[in-house]
Amino acid sequence: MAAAIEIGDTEGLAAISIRRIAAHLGARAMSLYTHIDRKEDLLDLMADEVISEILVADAELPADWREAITRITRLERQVLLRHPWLTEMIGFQRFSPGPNRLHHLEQCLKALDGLGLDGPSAIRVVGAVTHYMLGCVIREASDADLHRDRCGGHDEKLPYLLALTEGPEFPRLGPLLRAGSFVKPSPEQRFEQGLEWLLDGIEASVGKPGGLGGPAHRGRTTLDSSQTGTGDS
Amino acid sequence: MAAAIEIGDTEGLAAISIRRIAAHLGARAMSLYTHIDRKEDLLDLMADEVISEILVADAELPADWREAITRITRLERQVLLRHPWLTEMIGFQRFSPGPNRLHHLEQCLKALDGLGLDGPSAIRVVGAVTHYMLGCVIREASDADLHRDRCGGHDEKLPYLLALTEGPEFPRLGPLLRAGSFVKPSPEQRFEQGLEWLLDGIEASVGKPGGLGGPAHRGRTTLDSSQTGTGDS
DNA sequence: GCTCTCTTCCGTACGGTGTATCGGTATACG
DNA sequence: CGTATACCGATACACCGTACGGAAGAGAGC
Repeated sequence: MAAAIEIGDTEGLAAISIRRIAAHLGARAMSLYTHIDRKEDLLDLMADEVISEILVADAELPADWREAITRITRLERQVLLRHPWLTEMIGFQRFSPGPNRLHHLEQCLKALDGLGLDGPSAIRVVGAVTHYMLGCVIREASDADLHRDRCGGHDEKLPYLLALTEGPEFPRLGPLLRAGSFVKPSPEQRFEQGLEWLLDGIEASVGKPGGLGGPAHRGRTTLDSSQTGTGDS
Repeated sequence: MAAAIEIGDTEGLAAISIRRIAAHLGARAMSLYTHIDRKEDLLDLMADEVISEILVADAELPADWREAITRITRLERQVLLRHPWLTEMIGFQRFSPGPNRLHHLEQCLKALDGLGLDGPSAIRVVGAVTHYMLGCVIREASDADLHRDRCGGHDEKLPYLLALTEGPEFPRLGPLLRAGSFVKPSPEQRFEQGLEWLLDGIEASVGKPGGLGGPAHRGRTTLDSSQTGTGDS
């Protein structure tokens, strides 16, 4: 597992192959199959192992819910950035919840204790924050790749984009790209600001009549799902 | 491209292979390489083709910024749910911005015209909303897989989770899981509610002193990146 | 010591992948 | 007519996950 995590950290998810791990261990490929059934199991174990890095010592968890959830989410982001293969795994294939992931979820709920929400509402809050964080990290990883492509060797992408957005069809995007301030805000800034927006909205919703609050929350909280058309499978 | 998109829609990203596409077309594998250089190029073309489905007719774009961005984001989510392989692609590998993706971005900026933001601020708003949507869709796809695993054939996951969360270490998560209300809220509800929170936060930030507003925005908008520790690579 | 069983290791092989190379054919043009 | 160009296709290579079956060693019972 350690060998596989090391390979993943340095060379990406695609480089994690049975033969590669075995070589790293001085063994042959098939030897690994005496310890695991399928490669998928190994990936699940790796994921849960790394997720343990997200766990905050309970003593260090701030009492204020906003600080607490911010700290956890920041840590989550950093761990995913440190192990990009985990990010790829989450988007690429389902990953089963292991013990550490459950502990992490429990800790998120604990962080929200101060809000006084009922269980399902707290789950929704955690979900929204996690979804935002996940999207951020995925985009950051993509941008890092794109940036690396541009800096290392051929920087064909930027002129291509500039040429594409030259016409009058891009009255907003074109000047922005040309001003060079497009990718300027650091990923941290974007992440932190969006997180603040989201938490602002959540905070405003708590205690608001018709918003999130006690065990009985209705009104805006319960949406008519017929709005969106597609039922979930 | 149409053949590849069809295969991806019905059998997932992993099933999109050169030989598979060629068979679908009644040709041999290597024949495809007279039209494309690498498989990656084909995937990029497929992605941009599908992204065109996200574009809203300009006449139908609501004047109110909130309605407009909500409509676009909802459509984005539905398209990603309709073509799960695109979601996988975004998380799994970088995908280069094609013309349609640029048009989409331009349209997002247009939707925010009513807010009166300067360019970089608008980009940040679009980014935050997109990140949230992306995280939602990815989690939805994972959950759909997990759900399908449980409903079709062996439902081993749920008892496993219940057993794991039985101890006193899970005072919040355990009862929630046992109450059966864990996955109850529909994906639409979760998506819509989180989006409202985020837009609430953004709306509150606009015009607030020190928040988002005119061309000159400072204060909370510009965060000290030293808070987060890790520099971006 | 001998045998029996069990765990671990590993060589081989199968069917899959992307694609480099090269040879063949059909069409268009001077 | 010759030739250039575009397309098709067969083969081959290196890689992947893994099914199968055999070899080597450890421990137990006699």
